[in-house]
Amino acid sequence: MEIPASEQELLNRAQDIAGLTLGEIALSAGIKIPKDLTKNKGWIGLLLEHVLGASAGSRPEPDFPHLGIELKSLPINEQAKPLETTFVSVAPLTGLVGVTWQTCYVKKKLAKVLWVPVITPKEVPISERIVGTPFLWSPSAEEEALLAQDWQELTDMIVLGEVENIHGKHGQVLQLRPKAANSKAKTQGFDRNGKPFMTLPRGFYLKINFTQALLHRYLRIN
DNA sequence: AAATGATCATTA
DNA sequence: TAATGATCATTT
Repeated sequence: MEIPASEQELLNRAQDIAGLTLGEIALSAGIKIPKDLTKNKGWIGLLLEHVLGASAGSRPEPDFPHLGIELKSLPINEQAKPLETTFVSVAPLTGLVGVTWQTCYVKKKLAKVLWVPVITPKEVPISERIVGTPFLWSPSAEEEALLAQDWQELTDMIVLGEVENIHGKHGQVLQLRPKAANSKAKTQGFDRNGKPFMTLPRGFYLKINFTQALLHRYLRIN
């Protein structure tokens, strides 16, 4: 699919696939549907990238760099409740001197997001799952304040060498959790004494209450 | 039932 | 190894 030339074109495309099943979308894209997502956890996200014309790849950029827009699929149930947290970015564990909320990756990533809800209950086969109404979001002042607060708390702990004491309960709307191939993966961090050590890579995730509030605000539901 | 920690595929 | 795309599956 061609890269969308404008924000409006991207939105139009996303609206065009709303209401379609993943089976219909995959068929017209010529993409094979996996039986389950166990070994294809990112499949829905990649399918949406493909049909919306995102530039594929693993570069640390928005999916639509020229538009400054990040694409996120959002698994929801029939009641429009998000079923999973939303990965935002890998958490840097080093090089944090001088980084502030204003300059951090999380803020950049979340500056403008095209959310595409997908109704994804476990009991419904992948091919029959339906794409919901997409919406383009930028954080409100309130949302940004919450994100900034959590980001600061988590980053402070990282800087103080407390990474390994951080768990999913920290943060009201943003959490820090493992983001790795497995529990043996390692990346460099700093301990309490400021000495380098190897630890599990982590990522920032949006908690379900936060994405649920976005759905409410934009789609006026529940 | 919800939430946390663990894990899977691919690319570079 | 680290970035992208996330969901799985065990624990609470």
